Amino acid sequence: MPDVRERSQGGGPSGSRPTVDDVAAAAGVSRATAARVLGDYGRVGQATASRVRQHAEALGYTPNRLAQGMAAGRTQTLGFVSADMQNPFFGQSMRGFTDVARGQGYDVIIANSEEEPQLERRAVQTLLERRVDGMLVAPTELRQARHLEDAVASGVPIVLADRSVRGLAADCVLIDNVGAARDAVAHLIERGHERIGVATTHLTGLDLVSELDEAALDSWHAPTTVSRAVGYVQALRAAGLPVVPELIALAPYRRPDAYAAVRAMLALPEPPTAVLAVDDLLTLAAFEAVQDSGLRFPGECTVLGFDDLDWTTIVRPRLTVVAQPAYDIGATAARRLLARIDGDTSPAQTLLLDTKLVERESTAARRPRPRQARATTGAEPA
Amino acid sequence: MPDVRERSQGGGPSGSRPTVDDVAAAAGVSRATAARVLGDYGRVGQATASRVRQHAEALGYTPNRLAQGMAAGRTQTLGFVSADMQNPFFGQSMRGFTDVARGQGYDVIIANSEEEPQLERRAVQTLLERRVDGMLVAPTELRQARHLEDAVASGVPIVLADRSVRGLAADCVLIDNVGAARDAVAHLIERGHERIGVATTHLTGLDLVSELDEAALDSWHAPTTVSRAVGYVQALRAAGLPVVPELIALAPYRRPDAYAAVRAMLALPEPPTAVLAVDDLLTLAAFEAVQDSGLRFPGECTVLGFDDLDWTTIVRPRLTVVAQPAYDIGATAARRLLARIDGDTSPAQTLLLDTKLVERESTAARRPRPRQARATTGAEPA
DNA sequence: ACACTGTGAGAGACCGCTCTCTCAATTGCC
DNA sequence: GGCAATTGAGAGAGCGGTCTCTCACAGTGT
Repeated sequence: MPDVRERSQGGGPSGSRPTVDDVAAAAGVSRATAARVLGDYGRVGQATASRVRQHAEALGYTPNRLAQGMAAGRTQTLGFVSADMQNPFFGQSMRGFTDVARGQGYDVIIANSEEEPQLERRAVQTLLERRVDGMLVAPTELRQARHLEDAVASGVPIVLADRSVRGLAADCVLIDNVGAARDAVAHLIERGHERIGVATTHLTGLDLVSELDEAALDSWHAPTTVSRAVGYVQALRAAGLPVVPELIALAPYRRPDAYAAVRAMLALPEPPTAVLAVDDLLTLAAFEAVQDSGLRFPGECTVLGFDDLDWTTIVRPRLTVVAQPAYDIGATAARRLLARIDGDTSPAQTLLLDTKLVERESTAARRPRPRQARATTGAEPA
Repeated sequence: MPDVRERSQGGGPSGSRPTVDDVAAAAGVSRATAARVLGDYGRVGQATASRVRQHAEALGYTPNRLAQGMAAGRTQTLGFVSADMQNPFFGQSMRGFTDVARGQGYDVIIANSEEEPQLERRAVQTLLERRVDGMLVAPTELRQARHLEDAVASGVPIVLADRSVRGLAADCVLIDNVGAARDAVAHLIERGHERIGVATTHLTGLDLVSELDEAALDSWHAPTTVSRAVGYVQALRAAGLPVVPELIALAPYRRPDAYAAVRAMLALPEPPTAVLAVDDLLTLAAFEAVQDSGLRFPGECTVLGFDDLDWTTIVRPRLTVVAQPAYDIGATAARRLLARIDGDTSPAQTLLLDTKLVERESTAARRPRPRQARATTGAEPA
């Protein structure tokens, strides 16, 4: 029977934690045997095993994951690189990811890139140095990513989330951004809206409406806000409505800028009767802009947002939003990663998750006829 | 001159990354020398150093942090255990923490406890196994925490954040919750409010107002919502105002419950003219409740919240809130930790950071006299 | 009685680094 | 010019595990 407080006795200085050797010595077995018991591998007799365990307990043995990782060649650790952990979307994805990972005995190291390619590269590099068994990346650069290609080439499983990188042979989990925005706009059109604005972000080199078509060709590898703007255009076209450049509020991705852009749009002689905001920050800005514009909300102008955040239900009218399965994106990505780690060598696959249009008061009422008569805007196509 | 694409040549299978030995062999030096260059320690000649670096580059050498950690005895890693990474407060703290850590060459492993003692213990254990050089913990159990005591005893620097554990010899960084709430209520009283409600959470075993006094004695080791409730009581007493049990909305920590509790309070024959909500979730609930109550907002009843979140400025009137220096809490905690790691052995210290009352429209106007006459409630003390 | 199999446990080779020791070579100084 | 001091580089011992090999020892079948 081992002493209950063996730890205060022999061994090393109080600073150094007991090792397998210490436990082995205390239990009177070889290091190999103690390691087998503690590491839960190999064959060990019942009696010996429980004796080792008792002594380990008494000594306060804590396995050293570094050593385990070194020796075993795997670390039971996954990496998670996202743009911004403060963003609720990533917060939820992270949650889904860690839940699944932890369920399989994996820990997660989190790093964020702040949407900076530089930081993303450092984060990925660091995770590689830590020898994670796989990692999720919400990539910042979508057209090329040498660091990710190198990582994939080196054999570390990688799964992309939320965004996809062109030509990268890695699994990818995201939503159909184009489709989600298209459906949202279709919903507005159904409600009688014909003059619909959109709040999106500046697209580098793609600022003009005409170029959205080009973006459409490659919309999976475009920032989510751009893909969604593409969906907006497609929905209008499908309904035979004109795409009006003034109704596209383009601004740098900051709340004041987005606010100003929407305010400007609402000050047009003929303002939109609804605004689609393509992500949470833009929804915040658009909501505030409409509220401050003097237009009756939702009577004269309403908002349809992205991301189902807390505050969208405390405002009146409650906001209709496109809800993303953030948690599921993380969870699915984790499952994909674990499958790869387990040896799945099938070709890289892209998983599209469904969004949900959460209908609330802001779009509940059918729109009245436009307040002012307008020249016919092109004959509707058959 | 080393070949630019040395990596495709000899060495190991493509899966195994090159090691110092590989680099050393390529550069024609001993392992020790290559390690010195790559690990940036010891003395090495200029020429040799750059030759090694060239070959390392060409081979695509990636240091193995596990091995480094093993050999060096420190991992250049800090741990961060918080209740809920989705909460903006922790998100910001985390940001402050990682910014400071990264600045000193440390990476951060994040774990969250979901406010579950069980999970917290696991998280701490895991970080210990990973041999972090120090960790921040936002503790869940405030009265006792064996696992933290053990960790402290084993010599790993620990810093508590946001909450303090009674009797634990560890540095602690938090705000003066009692004072912050007291000041907030004082601000309301200054504005002419005399009937002030508070939305807080169920206190296990401390549900009665009279017992808040007891909590006050130990308020640093109480949940933040409780400490703030104590501050509320103190402010009322200091102003000679009665503490009315019906004006203390106590509910489980969930939005619907908090909402219901505040609604009930507002339905009293004589409802409060202002409600202090002691954290972000409660602020959300209180705001919604007041808005739905039928009382004019802020004319008849207003809200003063905690935590300066995005949405508090999009609602009208904009909300006056107590802003916490969340980022600074994380940053300060990280600095404290790094100091300890550097050998600071001074006694454990508790750092109190300042909160800021952000005055906005919701409390801008001076209150009109109460709508209905009321019996004098006790003579004011001199 | 003898080789045959299965099982428990020890030996020892790594894993990829850091760091101390040691030693040869270069430099400085009187 | 001889000797100590400085500098560059190699050897080798860990760090704390995993895992393969090997071997002693029972329990079988013939």
